[in-house]
Amino acid sequence: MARKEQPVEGSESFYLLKSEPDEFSIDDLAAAKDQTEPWDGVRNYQARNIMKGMRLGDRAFFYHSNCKQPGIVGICEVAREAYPDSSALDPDSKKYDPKATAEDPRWYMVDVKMVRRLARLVSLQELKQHSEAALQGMALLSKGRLSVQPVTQQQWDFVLGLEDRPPEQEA
DNA sequence: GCCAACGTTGGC
DNA sequence: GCCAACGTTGGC
Repeated sequence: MARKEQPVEGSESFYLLKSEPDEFSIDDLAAAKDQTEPWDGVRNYQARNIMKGMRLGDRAFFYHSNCKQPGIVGICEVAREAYPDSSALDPDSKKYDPKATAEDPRWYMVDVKMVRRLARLVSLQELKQHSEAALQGMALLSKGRLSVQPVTQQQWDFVLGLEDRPPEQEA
């Protein structure tokens, strides 16, 4: 049961964060100061609420969306819990929301820190091959458009297991 | 670039 | 509070 890579077994939760690599990729996170960046720009209430539940040290898959090879490319962790999303308050930001104010920020972000890249891309296509079995109910496969998603421990472990084997052939 | 799925907005 | 119109997401 105890996995030696997890110092606080059982106390952390798992997530999946989507980003368009043209906007912000795993390489950008790796190149950031302290390999840490605010995860700003979330403008969906469901995603925001999930993000508010994130705790320091929780882990998330970094997913590249809307690109040639959509899939999971790395792992990051929560380095700061939810605080007001500054891009919503900045009139010059593309993500500016006139309804957000300092008193009532409406949108939140967390800071995420790079943990590591995956040894290989675990593609959406590959994940889909397990949608009826090990990854049944995974939000990515059923609620495809949500940009911040919960991942169960079982799903988390299974995806990391996929990382260590060659991609399966299509049925 | 197309288009399906889904979220948000706003008139009533 | 319903629902049509509209905007966005994101795979393909």
